[in-house]
Amino acid sequence: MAKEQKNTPATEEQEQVQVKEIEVRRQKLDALRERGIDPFGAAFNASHTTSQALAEFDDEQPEKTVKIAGRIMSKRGQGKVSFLDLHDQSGKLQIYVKIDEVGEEQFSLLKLLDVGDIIGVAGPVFRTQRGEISVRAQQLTILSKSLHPLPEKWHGLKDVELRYRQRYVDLIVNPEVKDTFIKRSLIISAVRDYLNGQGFLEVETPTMHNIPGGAAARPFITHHNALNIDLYMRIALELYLKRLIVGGLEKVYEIGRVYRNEGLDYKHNPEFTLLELYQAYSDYQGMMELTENMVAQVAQKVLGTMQITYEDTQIDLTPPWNRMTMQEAVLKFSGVDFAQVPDDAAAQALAKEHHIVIEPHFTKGKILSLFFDAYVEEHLIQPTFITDYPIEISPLAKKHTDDPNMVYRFEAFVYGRELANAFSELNDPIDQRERFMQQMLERERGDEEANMLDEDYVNALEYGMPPTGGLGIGMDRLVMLLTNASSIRDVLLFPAMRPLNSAKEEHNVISEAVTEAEPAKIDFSKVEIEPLFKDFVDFETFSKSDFRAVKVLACEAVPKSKKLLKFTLNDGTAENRIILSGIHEYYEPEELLGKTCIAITNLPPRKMMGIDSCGMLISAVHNEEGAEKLHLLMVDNHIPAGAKLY
RNA sequence: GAUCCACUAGCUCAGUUGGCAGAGCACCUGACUUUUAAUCAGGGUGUCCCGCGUUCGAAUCGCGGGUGGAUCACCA
Repeated sequence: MAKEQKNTPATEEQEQVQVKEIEVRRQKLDALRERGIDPFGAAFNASHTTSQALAEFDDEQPEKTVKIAGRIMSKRGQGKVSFLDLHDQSGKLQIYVKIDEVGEEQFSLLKLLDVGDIIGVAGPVFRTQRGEISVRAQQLTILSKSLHPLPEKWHGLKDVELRYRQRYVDLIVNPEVKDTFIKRSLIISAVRDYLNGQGFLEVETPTMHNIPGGAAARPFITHHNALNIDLYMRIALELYLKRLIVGGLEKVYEIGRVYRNEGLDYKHNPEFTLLELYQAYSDYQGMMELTENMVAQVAQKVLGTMQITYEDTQIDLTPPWNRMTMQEAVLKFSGVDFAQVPDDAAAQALAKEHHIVIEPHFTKGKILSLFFDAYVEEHLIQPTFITDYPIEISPLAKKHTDDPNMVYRFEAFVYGRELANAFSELNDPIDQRERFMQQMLERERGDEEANMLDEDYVNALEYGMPPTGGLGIGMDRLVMLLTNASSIRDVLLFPAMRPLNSAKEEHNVISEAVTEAEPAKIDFSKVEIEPLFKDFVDFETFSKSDFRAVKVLACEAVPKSKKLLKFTLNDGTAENRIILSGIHEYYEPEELLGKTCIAITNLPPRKMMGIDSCGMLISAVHNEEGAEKLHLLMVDNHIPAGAKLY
């Protein structure tokens, strides 16, 4: 206030109100409307793109009339003449507006135009005195008024957060961003072309899975209302694509989005684009050849060379790429020879010696992979295949015939980062089931990323899957490499961002709303319960019943029975427990998969439909308007299998 | 999760030892009939990320918080 008063003598004209730029633009918008011009005009039939108009220009035969449309990116007024730079997707073209040519009425429109506005221009193409090919405007059409000022023309938009949050602005003002995304599109097309040329069939498989499988990652969970079941957003494409191999589609691929509930950093986004392909009768060797050939050819096609520069480092993608086993690589870069390590204990001792953090149950193979991460990965700058992975970290890969602790798998590394992952697919259903069971144990041990048992997938394998090579490539990583992008966010048009405006508050509002709404939906007014028992049971008798938390590993309807469900349960012991329960009229088997329930485990086996049922699952029963209602007791998933109830 | 850094005009950024909030571009007023980051004359448009504190006085110092970035850890 004081400041304004001080300045009063300087600002003599009281009417000259200082307004923000956005208000100025709104005023111009109103001014256009007052003239009867729609500031957000209709379709405009351009005859040329800017680059076409430039390409067709001929100094021998100038003055060919064109109609072009685009965004004004620069405006240079010079009295009764004005120059505009008009940008469209193909490039830019200068517009020359002269009062004699367009008339006073049109020329005065220029005052209402700003950098950022979208216009159409009609007029002949010519060359200015300074030699620039331009359109001499005869007609200006306002197609859309821009209400926001654009970032500064010389420095552009630097604020990375704004660039990602408002990619549209980034694309308008930073031309190299557009180039990157055009290149991304070309790369993905080139991959498709290559694979189609090799006889692969592109397919689409579900993105919402009942059981998320094919990778070690935490999934996102969503919900289907009509079925009243939770579904998982897929973390990989693998298991569905291999079902297709079983079905006889011998070369398939999918380029699709997968979702992993993990942190965000320069190489991770919660959703990303994954290429997976499977080729029957091939193996990981075949996949290696395919990988190096495909990547090299894509680079050649999109960049015109196999010699690329990433972060100032020259990388040669020309096949064949280096090949090393994981053991050889660890020996080379750390000096530790795992061929000489006899057992898990020796490996653990080595890990401690080299300050590698491990847990007591870590095996030799797992520790080898930790050595690899610690000593080798960063050195693999030029394209390198690392082969022969430990079985512990590869539950879907085929075992080495001469070393049951190894699998036929490789990962390709470029610039110290994983680019591709492939293996000879495990097609032995018995082995696969055992591996899933091992993964289930890991899950129970708290590894939320371990695979879940996919019964139908094993069932598919039981029909017979040919020996198969499978390959996965993170397309975002590939695009990063080929566009020299240092962050995955630079190759994703709209990378995941935390919402603005205090996420916490919104979260609170939602959770309050939920807690308020939920109880209101449940109506207990019609509930009738069984009278409480009068007879006492002594504590000794009670404590003889062994109540345990159990996890539903598998659940299926018993054939020929309307009521019975057969549960395969993890009760914390190594052996699975089978319990049959007559609750099919209340639950479909798939809704119970993975749930944690309560069972009595020390009842004598009882035959039902010829199957031994070992114990009872506990349900809560009541009556409502004469009908019996039942709820299977389901408890918090944090409760481990086998936990005893007291 | 830990550490470090950043946050000032629409954009890019200065801001000294705690002492009236600054520049360039953009924008506004005016001049200019072939400009090229047009030029010339004039105009500063602000929640200095937010809150609390110290102080006569805070963009600046302290504490707490937010957002982003980097590094590390976790995860694979």
